[in-house]
Amino acid sequence: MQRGAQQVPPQNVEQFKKYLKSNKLKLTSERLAILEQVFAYDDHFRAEDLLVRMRQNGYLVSRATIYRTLPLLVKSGLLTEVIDAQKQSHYEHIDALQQQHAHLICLRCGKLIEFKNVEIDALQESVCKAYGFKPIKYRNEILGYCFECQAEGL
Amino acid sequence: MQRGAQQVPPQNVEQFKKYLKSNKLKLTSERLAILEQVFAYDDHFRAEDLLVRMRQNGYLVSRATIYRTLPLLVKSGLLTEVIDAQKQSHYEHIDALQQQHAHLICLRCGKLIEFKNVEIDALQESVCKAYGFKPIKYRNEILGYCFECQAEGL
DNA sequence: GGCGAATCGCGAATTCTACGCATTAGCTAC
DNA sequence: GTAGCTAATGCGTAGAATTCGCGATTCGCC
Repeated sequence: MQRGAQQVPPQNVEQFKKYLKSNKLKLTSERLAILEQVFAYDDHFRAEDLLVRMRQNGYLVSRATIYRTLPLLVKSGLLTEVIDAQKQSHYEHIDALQQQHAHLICLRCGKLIEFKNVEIDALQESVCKAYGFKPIKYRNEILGYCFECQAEGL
Repeated sequence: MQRGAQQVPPQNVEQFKKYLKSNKLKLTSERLAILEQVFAYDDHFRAEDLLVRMRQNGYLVSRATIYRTLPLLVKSGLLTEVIDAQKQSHYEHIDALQQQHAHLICLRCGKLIEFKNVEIDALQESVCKAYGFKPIKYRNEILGYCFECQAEGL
């Protein structure tokens, strides 16, 4: 939470370093700061949220750098991207929930309901295997109307 | 293809009319024209593609109207929206492929590979039921690297 | 046929994200 | 340790896709 507090599991830091090195990218203080703050979130956040939060916590990282770094974290496998009904990107770090999970997204109130179904995960993996496709990110979102919003009529 | 050629199955037109009526929306000539042209596509298209195509075919429908109408077609269940790696919306009408289907999207070359897996569909439906969630659109996209792009190294 | 609400078209506004460039900072090899 | 090459940063701007506001028009119910 506070600046300097170490929240990021060491193996995740290592994973990021490894990713950077294998892509000839540099490990900068900004990237480390972003990594740290990203792992301070327990749930979803947007790029803009992160910018505000970092500024509040005393980090001076530019918007451009945040937008440049988040995709790196996604590609390194530490962060996951969810796109909502308004097509906005939300992110969450991999330890926020064990692994892949999917979302029910209400088209009316915008609520995100998380769910996990190992059978679906397994089937998706087998599909990838069948096509020789190397999966990086599963985007499993079901758009519709949540129970409460159905009750209020569409 | 040509203006006036009837390509839209009658039941789909009915479904759209029904949707409009039940939402107190009006059936305008622009909406019908868009419906017709949407069903003239055999595969994916973007809003801008549709605009160009409609103008070429002699329809004068504004960009705003297209952007306002496509979501109606999605909500009425006639159109499906797929979001690609660049977060652009692609659409396809429901008869283009039997029903829901998912996509493998290559992060490198952008290729879309369609697949269908009835077991996944069934599991997703059961999840919705468990949450009392009324699904409108299943967004099942797996982002990663296709076989060819893996061969060329990331 | 008439009235009120919903739509249309236009162009401007928004919003999120990417870019260009000059400056600064990692990293590697000596 | 330090020189030097390369990549990254920050700032402001650019851009692309999509939405909005408003006056004029059309649809649909009575």
